[in-house]
Order: sequence, then C-alpha cells, then structure tokens
Amino acid sequence: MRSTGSKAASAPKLDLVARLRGAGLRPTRQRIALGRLLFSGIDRHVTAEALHLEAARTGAELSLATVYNTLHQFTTAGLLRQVFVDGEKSYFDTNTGDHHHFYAKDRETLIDIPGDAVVIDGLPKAPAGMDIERVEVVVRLKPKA
Amino acid sequence: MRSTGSKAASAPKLDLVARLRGAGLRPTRQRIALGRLLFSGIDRHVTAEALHLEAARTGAELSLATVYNTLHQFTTAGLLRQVFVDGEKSYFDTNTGDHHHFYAKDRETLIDIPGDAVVIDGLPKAPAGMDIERVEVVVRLKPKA
DNA sequence: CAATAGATTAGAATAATTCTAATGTAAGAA
DNA sequence: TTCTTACATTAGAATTATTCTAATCTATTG
Repeated sequence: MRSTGSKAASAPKLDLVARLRGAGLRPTRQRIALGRLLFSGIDRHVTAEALHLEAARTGAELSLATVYNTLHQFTTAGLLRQVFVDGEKSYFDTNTGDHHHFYAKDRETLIDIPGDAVVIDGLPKAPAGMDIERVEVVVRLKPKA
Repeated sequence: MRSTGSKAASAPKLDLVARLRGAGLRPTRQRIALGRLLFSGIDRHVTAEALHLEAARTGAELSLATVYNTLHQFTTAGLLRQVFVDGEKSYFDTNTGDHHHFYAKDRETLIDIPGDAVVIDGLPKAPAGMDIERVEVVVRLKPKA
C-alpha cells in the first residue's frame, strides 16, 4: 500500500475533488463540504433543509440556496437522483442506480428497494413521439393497525 | 323516463350534492363549483392553480386557498387521489381506482395507465410494523430524440 | 501580475401551500 | 318562525419551499 503522506481522512477528499472535476464542476469549498456528507460511502436520502442543517453542524458555512443549487447541479451531473414522494419537499438520493422505494409518510423516511428484485410486466408502450426515461415504483407504507 | 321538472343540466348537480353529503361535506357554493368541474364524467388531472383559473373562467368566485382546502378535503374523503410526480406542484386525480401514470415533464402532463394491465413482481415485504398502503408506478417520459 | 470571461454563491424575490381569525350554516329551543 | 349556539367553512395573511440574479470568486490568458 502506497502512502501520500497525508492523513487517511483526506483520501476520500481527493476522490471527491476528482469526481467533481470529472462532472465538470469546480471543487469549491461549498461543494466539497456537501459532497463529503453525501458521498461518504453509504446511500443516503436527504432534503435540502436537512442537508443544510447537517452541514452547519459540521461547521460549514453556506446558504440554503447554495444547498439547493448544489443538489440540482449534482443531479444534473448524474451524481444524485431526485425522488418525488411528497408534495411538500423533494428528496435527493445518492443511489443513482436502478432501484425503487418504500416511503413511510408518518416518518418521512425513504427505504431503497433493489431494482433487480422487481419485475414490472404489462406496461403500455410510450405514447407516440415519447421515450421511456425511467420507471419509478413507490410503495407507500402506513403503520400497522 | 321520469322528470323532476327542472332542466336536464341540474341532474348532475343533484348527484353532486348527494355525493358531497355522503362524504360528510356540506354542499357549499364553492365545493359545488369545483365538484362540477372535477366530476363531470371524464377522468382529470388538475393542479390547484389550474383548477382555480378554470373556476374563475366559469364565473365562480373563490380563493386559491379554498381550492387547496377543497382538494385536500376531497382527497381525504376519497373523492380524489393526490399524485406526486414533480417537486414543484401537486396533481390531483379524479380517478381513485387502482392505476398508474405516465408523466411527461416537458408537457407537465399525466396519462393514466390502467391498473389491471400492470403486474409487479418481486417486491420485498413491508418493514416490520408497517403495511403496504398502495403501490404507485410512474413512467417518466422524454421527447423522442 | 493584471485583465477578462465564465462559474459560483447567496440575498432577495417568488411560488406553492397552510394556518387561523372571521364568517357562514344547520339544528335545537323558545 | 326567530334566536342562539356550536361547529363547519372560507379566504386573507403568514409560512415554507424553492428559484432567480446581481455580486463575487476563480481560472486562464496576455
């Protein structure tokens, strides 16, 4: 194993910088702070508000507007995926692969469903002039009676 | 065929009044105006804003807030169903039966997919303490390249 | 080491939705 | 019937979520 001499924690940061550059985005202070929270390895589902709060807790100073802007930039770059399960606010998912979701409204919580487990049959073909971009399944949960 | 003596157009209105009463809602001027637009027979997908505009065009005077309130009351009563396909605004669907949707973001348009056509296999069972309330499929469309 | 062009940020503005005080309405009492 | 009371309903005001754009920053070139 080769060492760069920097402490272990900075390796992911270097990866992140490369990832941002690869997506055509400048690795600014704000994007690095948010990227670290989002791409730490585990899949996450966040709202702009929640991520802003989390960033503030870790000492990052950036406006909520920047969090929104950044989430959209990441989404456009394919680093995130936006999921629509609620009229109130949007969720952003770090898992951009083929998968679906459970949604528990009472807990405002999303849970991934692996895409390869699910098979959907009988969908009509797309209307004329249109292509299917993606098929999303949301399973709404309620507390057991 | 029996006649009540009133003109033909008022028959649906009587049905509507009965329908509202049956749902535990008073048949107020505002609810009747919106109900007439919504429950005319054909399935519809509306936003609060669009319905408000449409009501205004037919001469009804009511605030946008009342449209929102009414749409939610109708939804709670089971007369409408809310669909989440976009972070911007909510759509309300007069078709409350089992079915799914195509969504064309570039046209902000919803198209029904009959529920009995679609079969979904391989869904995991609900997490402990939770029941499945509903499975929603949204097929996102993009203009053909 | 400027100067310039383009990218990025965040305060201000907007849009969507909800909240609550004011108003309307049904039902019973007199 | 009319008055009264309790509850349902409405809509202006307030709030929340999100976007817009002027100001700022940064990379690049002369």
